[in-house]
Amino acid sequence: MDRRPTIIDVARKAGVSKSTVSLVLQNSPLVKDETRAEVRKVMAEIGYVYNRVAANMRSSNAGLIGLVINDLRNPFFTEFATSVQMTLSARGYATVLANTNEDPDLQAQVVAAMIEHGVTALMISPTYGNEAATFSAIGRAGIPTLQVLRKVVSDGQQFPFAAPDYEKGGLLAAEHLLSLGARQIAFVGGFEGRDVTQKRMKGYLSALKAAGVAPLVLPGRPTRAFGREVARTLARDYPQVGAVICFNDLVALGVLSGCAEIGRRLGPELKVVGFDDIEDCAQVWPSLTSVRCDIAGFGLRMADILLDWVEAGQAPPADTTTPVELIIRASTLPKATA
Amino acid sequence: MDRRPTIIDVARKAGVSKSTVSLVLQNSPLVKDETRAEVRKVMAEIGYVYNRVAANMRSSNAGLIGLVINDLRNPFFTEFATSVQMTLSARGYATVLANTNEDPDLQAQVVAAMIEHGVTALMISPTYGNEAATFSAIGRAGIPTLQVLRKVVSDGQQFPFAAPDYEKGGLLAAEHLLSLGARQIAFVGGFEGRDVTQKRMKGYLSALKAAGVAPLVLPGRPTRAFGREVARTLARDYPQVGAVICFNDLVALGVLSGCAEIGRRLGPELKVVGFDDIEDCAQVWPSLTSVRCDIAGFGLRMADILLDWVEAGQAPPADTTTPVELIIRASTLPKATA
DNA sequence: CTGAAAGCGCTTACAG
DNA sequence: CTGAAAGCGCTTACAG
Repeated sequence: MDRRPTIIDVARKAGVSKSTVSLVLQNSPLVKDETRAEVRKVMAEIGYVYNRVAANMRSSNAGLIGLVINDLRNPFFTEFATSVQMTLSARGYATVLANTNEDPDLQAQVVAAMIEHGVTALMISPTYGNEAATFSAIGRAGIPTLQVLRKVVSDGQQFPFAAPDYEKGGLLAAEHLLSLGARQIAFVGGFEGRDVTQKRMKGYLSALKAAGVAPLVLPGRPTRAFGREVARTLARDYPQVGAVICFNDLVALGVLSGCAEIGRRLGPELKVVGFDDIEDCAQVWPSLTSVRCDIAGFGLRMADILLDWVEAGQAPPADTTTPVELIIRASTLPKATA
Repeated sequence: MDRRPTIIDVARKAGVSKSTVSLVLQNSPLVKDETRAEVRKVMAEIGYVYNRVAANMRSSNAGLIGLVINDLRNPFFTEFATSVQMTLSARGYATVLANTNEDPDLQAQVVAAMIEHGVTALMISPTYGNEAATFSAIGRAGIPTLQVLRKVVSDGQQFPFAAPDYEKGGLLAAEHLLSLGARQIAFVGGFEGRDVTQKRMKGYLSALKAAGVAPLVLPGRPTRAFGREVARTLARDYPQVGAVICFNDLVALGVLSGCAEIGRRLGPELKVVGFDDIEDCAQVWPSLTSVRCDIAGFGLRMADILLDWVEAGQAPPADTTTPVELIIRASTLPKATA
């Protein structure tokens, strides 16, 4: 395979100047239709492929968006990232993706690499810790950047933020359980002090306060494994607790497994609510009540917001909150089973 | 924010020529240490960031790898893609990722976009159907491309292929069930006629043949939903079937849910084996016996193979098969529960 | 409607 | 060890 043909090869073969070829490439109305047709024909013949990189050197807007995700293996983030990528693709942009695995150093490194690669804009679901390393580099490069899902930098002017309404979700979940007559309701999972945990817990706490019942918080990793552990802990140390709101669906799915393991019946003995409503919630048995964040719709919307920013130069608001709703399934039905 | 500084700005400020700055950037030993130090200092001062895109125009090897995945939301592929991306990143390459959602047209489109973006190489877990549209474009562009997980183009010279040893996995699963005394063993899920299904089923069929027992194949979607359905079908229409090998873990997890739903006990009544060994297998209860493909290790290895190809110009063998092993858990233990 | 020239930010021989 | 010049494949004014 020899070198790829360039517009000069096309121009020579078509008997026009390379400027004309370039105009054809850009679908400029300046070019006569016959000329355009001839040029396109030659391109097809010699197998010309557009070199977008060279084009962007002159004009900027590389058509490349950087997407940085703190934990891509978590199905919640997978769903989000996939939705963003596919929306960007549909609008003609390619996505450079990196998983940071909750490692601030790795995050700073991949962001620097993306900047070197000339990404037009960045969307980042950041990790906690050493925010400066990542965000000051972005600031210096002056690249439009949207924080999503977790707010780690408070300057919403420079780094607009968007997330589902976590607090409302916590509230809906707690009110649902209260309406079922539960009085001892625990909040389990999530690391204390972190943005997402605080918001989700805040809704829970305010609902309990309004109902005049005492909260019980058992923080922990946002994983299935922690959910399993906490199912045992609840049965052993807090048998009076009749309902739990989980930090996310993974914890909730772990609680379901744990209850199955120790033979505790879901519904009558323990009502469980998850958070995020990932696909598994509807598929497990008993199915899991969860706070739907419509993460696919959220991803789509974020991609649109970012591209509108890039294309129209209009920065989004400093804070965007998208609606959530409670999806009620078997895990909180009075007569569910296990 | 004004335009980003270039090597010319650095050169001017440091009082050297831009060639010297370029050599510093490349860590060339030609540059005197003092000069190098001075240049680096200036870079830091004025916030210079390397423009890799411009550099690559002259030299090629953009440091960008295209990764194309047929179904990124499936945790098996998520794990794979994440492992590949992180390995590439550790070796200094950025990853352009696209999900094709099993759509051949979309696949052809995203591959064309990646080629325009000047990717150095491609790794593709392809979708079935209209292979020509995708692979002839890659062929014309002359980009090193590795087919992984599914073989859809037979020319292993041009498009080397690699996957775990699916056939061996099917064999191990069937032999395990036979050794437990099962005689009626079904293979459920997976679309007939497709590469992966055929290989997994082949191992199953040969083990059954050797044992002199008749096979039963119930093809279907590779999803949890299908697994749930088939659990009902088995209980209703094939009560004598005491064991199933599932096309993948999603189907198997669906079977577990379905059995829980209809109160069928895992182990004594029905033994279940999954395939791939995704993370969930160890977390569900009862835990799921599965054929471990070590997909994270596989992804790491594929990234290395691809980069060795790119960097050393040494194409990998036409066919690479990586080892699998059976991980035995509760779902096939005689005294498991449900 | 089309052509000639300059330039995007680098790297690469080639001199010195 | 360092500088001046050409070139990577395009786009963009500017003429004509």
